[in-house]
Amino acid sequence: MKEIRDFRKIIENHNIPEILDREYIINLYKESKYYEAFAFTMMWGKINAERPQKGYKGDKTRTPFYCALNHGKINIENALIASKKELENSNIKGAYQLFNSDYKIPGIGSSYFTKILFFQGLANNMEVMPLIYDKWTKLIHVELLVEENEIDKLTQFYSKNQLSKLSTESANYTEMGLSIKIKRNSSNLDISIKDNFEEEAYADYVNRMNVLASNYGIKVNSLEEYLFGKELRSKKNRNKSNPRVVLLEAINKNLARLFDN
DNA sequence: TGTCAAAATCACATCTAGGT
DNA sequence: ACCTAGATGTGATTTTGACA
Repeated sequence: MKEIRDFRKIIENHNIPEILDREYIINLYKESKYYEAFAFTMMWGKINAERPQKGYKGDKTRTPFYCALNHGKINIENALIASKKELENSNIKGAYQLFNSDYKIPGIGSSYFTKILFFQGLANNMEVMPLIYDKWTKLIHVELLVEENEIDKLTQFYSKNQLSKLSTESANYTEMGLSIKIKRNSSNLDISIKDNFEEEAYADYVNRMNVLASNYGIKVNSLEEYLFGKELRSKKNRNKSNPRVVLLEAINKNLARLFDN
């Protein structure tokens, strides 16, 4: 209860801009307003504040955002301070690992806590820029590993079974004249927890993207933004100039070849 | 055929029960 | 022990369909 009041207080005290843009959030990190930075990062990422976890139908106190805020201001601040410290030592793996162990924030999985790392990287102009690691950027990682012929790493990080399904499963976009097929469920690319390769996979992705961007002489977040592409929700975005579509096509083709579908 | 409203579908991530 | 499918709510978009 007290924890939620802390959140209410910052909402009341902030002149929240109509559009919550990156600059606004980066400044919160620069000013070391960790709790505010966290809350606005989550809102920027459109964290679910309405939908309770499985088994808690109708209970709004079991939504990811509520669970996270309920963890308390101090704990959240400590988590962000700890991850910043790891990043300052260029320890991407360590920063990632924190949020899965000692500084776990309930309701906040890798898709969301990597958003924190991303902003911390931007705010402090880190040497190696951390990136957001979610469903789509994991697909970018998969494709990079395939293209760079790192098949051992690919199957070490990601489940072989799930990879093979990427080119065969359910929904397809044949109406675009494409043969893209991809499973709709977001769990399709959950990283194998076996042997704790999760943070290693993340560090590998971040590193590859940083190297790639540096080779092209562009900023890594620009590269990510480009590769991430436009959402596919809207039909008008489903065309061959959308990088997501290109990505899916490439993955389909490459994984079908690799796994003999 | 055009219009508008109603109904259906989809995108998203986290967590956990249950299967192998 | 490892892995996977499914539940869960909302708002945006798309499809359906009623009617002139």
